[in-house]
Amino acid sequence: MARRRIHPLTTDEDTNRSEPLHTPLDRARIVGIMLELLKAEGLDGISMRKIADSLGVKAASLYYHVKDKEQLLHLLAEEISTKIDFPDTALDWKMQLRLWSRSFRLSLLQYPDAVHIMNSTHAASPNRLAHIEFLFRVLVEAGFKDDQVPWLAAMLKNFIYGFVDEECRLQDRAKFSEENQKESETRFKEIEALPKERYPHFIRLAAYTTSVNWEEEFSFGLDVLLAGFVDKLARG
Amino acid sequence: MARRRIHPLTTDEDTNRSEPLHTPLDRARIVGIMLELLKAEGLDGISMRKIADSLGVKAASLYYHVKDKEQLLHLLAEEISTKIDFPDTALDWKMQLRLWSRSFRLSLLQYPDAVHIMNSTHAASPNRLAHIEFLFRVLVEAGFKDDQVPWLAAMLKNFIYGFVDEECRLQDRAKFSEENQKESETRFKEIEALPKERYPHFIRLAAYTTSVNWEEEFSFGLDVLLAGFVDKLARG
DNA sequence: ATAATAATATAATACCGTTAGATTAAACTC
DNA sequence: GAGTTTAATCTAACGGTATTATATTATTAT
Repeated sequence: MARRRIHPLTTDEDTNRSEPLHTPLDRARIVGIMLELLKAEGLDGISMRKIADSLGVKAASLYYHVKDKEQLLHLLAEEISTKIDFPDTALDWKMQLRLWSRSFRLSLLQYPDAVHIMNSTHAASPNRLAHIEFLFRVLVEAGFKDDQVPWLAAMLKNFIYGFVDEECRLQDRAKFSEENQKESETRFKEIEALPKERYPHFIRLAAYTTSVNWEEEFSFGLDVLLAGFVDKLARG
Repeated sequence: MARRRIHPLTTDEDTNRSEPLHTPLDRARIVGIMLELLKAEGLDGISMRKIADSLGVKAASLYYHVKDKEQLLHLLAEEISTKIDFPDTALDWKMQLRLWSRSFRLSLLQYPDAVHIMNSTHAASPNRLAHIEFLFRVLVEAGFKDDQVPWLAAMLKNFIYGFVDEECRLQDRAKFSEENQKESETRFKEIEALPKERYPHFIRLAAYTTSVNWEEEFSFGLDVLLAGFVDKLARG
């Protein structure tokens, strides 16, 4: 035991002072690293071991600060949700929903697999609740009935999740195809090889899902959904 | 080596005949067991080891019949999709979409985590393509433009996935609350403990998400979405 | 200096998907 | 029928996952 063990976070300069020899971990630092790992490697990059490694620490140490990985993902989802902007409350309800949806989508696009993280965690944290509260308030003030509001809000949320999920998937595929041209050709031939008499519409329309203006399509989908909302508002 | 090794699927009665001593595995049998495991234990019940165990076989043997787990999930998703009914083509396009959506939802509800399995696998298999083809055809014949059809179909699919996902989650929670009353009370107190001045609408409307008529809400959501479709059809 | 507490490390458990290589069962050939 | 070939499964291992109990170190308080 002659060798003096230096704490991973202890720098040599600190060693002889009365200040703390290291800054202990806390949830904020852990979540910060998770966010970096998520951006760099996606959901697979977030394992307890990899998080700990990036913090210069062993995996088990994380359990001193947090109950389990689920709680960590919960905190991560809350952190991601802080990137979403609240629109100006003076605007028309449709405009507020449009701007909110746009900001939501852009936030989700910042981090790979953010959709899955949000969708697989319970939204019971301050900022996420604030966004639900925002949605509910806007819909109530727009004139929807109380028993309709939660379901309309869920529909909007699900539209965004579904859209961004598809957007990420197709963009990933596109990136992969650039690097690996074999894949691209294979996929093309696969569609070519489909029996034309069996899937005529699919083959004809497959082209529209290859090169996409995502902003435009998002706006289109939002229009459709909001038109449905307006119809419900009018017809009760 | 004196001990005669009996093949796992060999029954003693078969031993002295010229027929095959066992029926080898095939993909259909594997997928069949996966479906049973899925129903009984959900997605966590489907591991290569558990599948193999249920077949009286070791995990590595599965790789003789299939490339990897992803392919197995692909086959499982295709199998689940065969439970979805195609509506009568003579019906009104809205009615066809309604009936298809209803059958889709009911099929997904048959198996825990079916939504995740369908949503995480590529729909490039015969029956799943047939359902996409159905959607595209109905929408084209309803009068939508070619470049709109794939996105409208995606919206409908995403609505169903989102709805059923939420339905399963809340039903699981309800089941769990029945068994374990502590949880139920805890959750109630959590909502009670929220600052009323911060989330007034959420607290007031939370009641509408506790006891739900799911059929009714599904129908409501579908109405909203189809109203949006109709609006797009009219306005271009 | 000593005792108490906070924070991290070690080591192990019980899983997971996957692979290489050995082994057995079934079919085929002479 | 004996020998060979092919089909199907097994054994054993690798490297990965989350998590826990326990030991150890580091810091603070007395």
